[in-house]
Amino acid sequence: MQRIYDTRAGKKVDLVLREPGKVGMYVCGVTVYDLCHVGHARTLVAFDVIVRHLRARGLEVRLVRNITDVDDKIIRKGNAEGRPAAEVAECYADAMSTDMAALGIAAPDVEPRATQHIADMIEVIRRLEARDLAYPAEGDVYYSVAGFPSYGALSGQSIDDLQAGARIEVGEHKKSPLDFALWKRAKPGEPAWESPWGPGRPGWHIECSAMSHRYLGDSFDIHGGGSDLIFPHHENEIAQSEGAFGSFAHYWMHSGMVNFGGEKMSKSLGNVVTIRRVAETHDLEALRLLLISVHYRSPANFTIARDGAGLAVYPDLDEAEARLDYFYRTLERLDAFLAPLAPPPAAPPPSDLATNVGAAMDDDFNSAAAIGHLYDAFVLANKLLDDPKAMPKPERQKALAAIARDARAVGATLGIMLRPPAEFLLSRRDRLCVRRTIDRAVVEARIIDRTAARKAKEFARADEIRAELKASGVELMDTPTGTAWRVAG
RNA sequence: GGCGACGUACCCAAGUGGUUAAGGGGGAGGUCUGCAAAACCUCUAUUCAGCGGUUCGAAUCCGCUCGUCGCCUCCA
Repeated sequence: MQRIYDTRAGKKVDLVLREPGKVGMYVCGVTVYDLCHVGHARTLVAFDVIVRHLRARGLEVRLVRNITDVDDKIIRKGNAEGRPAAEVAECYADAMSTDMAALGIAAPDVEPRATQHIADMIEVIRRLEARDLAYPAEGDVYYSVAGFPSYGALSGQSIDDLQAGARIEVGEHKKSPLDFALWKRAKPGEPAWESPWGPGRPGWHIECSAMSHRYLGDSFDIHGGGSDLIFPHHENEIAQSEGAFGSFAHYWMHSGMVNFGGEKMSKSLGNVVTIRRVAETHDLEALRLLLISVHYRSPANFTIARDGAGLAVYPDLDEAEARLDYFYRTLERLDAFLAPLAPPPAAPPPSDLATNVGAAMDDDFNSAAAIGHLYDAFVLANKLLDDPKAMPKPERQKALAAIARDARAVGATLGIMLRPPAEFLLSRRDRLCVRRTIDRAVVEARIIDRTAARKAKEFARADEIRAELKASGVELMDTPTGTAWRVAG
């Protein structure tokens, strides 16, 4: 049984689907007014892993993830850059798709854009109006929170609590401070659409109610997003959707924020690291590993330090990449061992790895625990690989084959270890060479010199070369098949 | 001020009522090696912010104190 933490219930509950075997899921995507940062990556990776696990369990998941392509910040950016808001949105939507693909995030089944569903939003607002949950005011349309008594249930606040701190901004025409805009009247220089209330554009929250309804129906199983969306965004979605259609999401899942220097990483705080910035110096798979090494609901750290030259460096990412290196090296060893052997007559039974990771992921998608189990399996694999006499030959082969198979299955669920090991390993080495200004040809030449010295038993000279390369960051590994080298992580 | 989390070793981080408190990093020894690296082995929290309480039994439940963070305004 799959357990999931439901924000509204405030605890882990059994996932009971509306239709057995099928999951309808809506995840709030991004507002495309700038490049995506590590915080976006966190949320989207978290839900990617959740979807991957549900699918691995045989469930048919329909994932809808929206793109908000009309909003104040997009408009402001367009004005600042002297180009239409739609062009700004298009540009960053493309960038987002590229970055998500680079992070190995599976594309959603449906990726609706707000501006393509204006008619659906108008329809939802009309329904709300018909039920006295919406009222027009000077070309705007507001949601009347007073008509929705359970407002605040998701975030655990009462209408009274909320009322205390709420305010009406200048230029708004709300009847009550908690009311929020469903439709905003057109202002000069802003994109606008025709509506029964005159030209204007949608409020932020209405698009998710309209698009989730269009693609998932009156109700669906899971609604997800970053925890910063709980209030007011998701609270407002509930008010809109339940108000208009009577029902909505059955389970609410929220991923934790990424902290940097003890503060949330966000565009408004100006402390963002974009995904592209990370990709300049690291393998994005390392970012993925770093993000899933923490439970999805907990805050994740992303440490930024300065090197001697004052350039930003990311120690947590370095470590994650080194760990990924270990995973891939172990896989490479497993492959090398298993490749020449005839496959076992019968498929080996699931390893402890498969069992333990399955249990961890069934328990509210505990990817951090799953990674712990991955280490256990890889330590065992290396031990068996190192010691041919560890167990009888057929058993040893079976155990290693099971780990290799199950590790890749775990990788498929977590979205890591999906490449041929050599591809990762060599690309990482090349990247580290660039970072440390190491010339591969020089290294290769010195290795040839050293091999000659070793053949001649001139060990002092051989050690001199080893030390010289070591000083530049290159580590030599003498193996039965020759000398390999790596760059110290 | 309101609401909600969190505080586990030098660092990161699982565990949320019951065998020896996962795992990783770092550190200290060791096996292997001409020397190394890698890999592997051993050690590194009688204890889970503090203080009370419930219980046969708590890191896990309750209360208080201290500390940190998030939301309450755009936010993944």
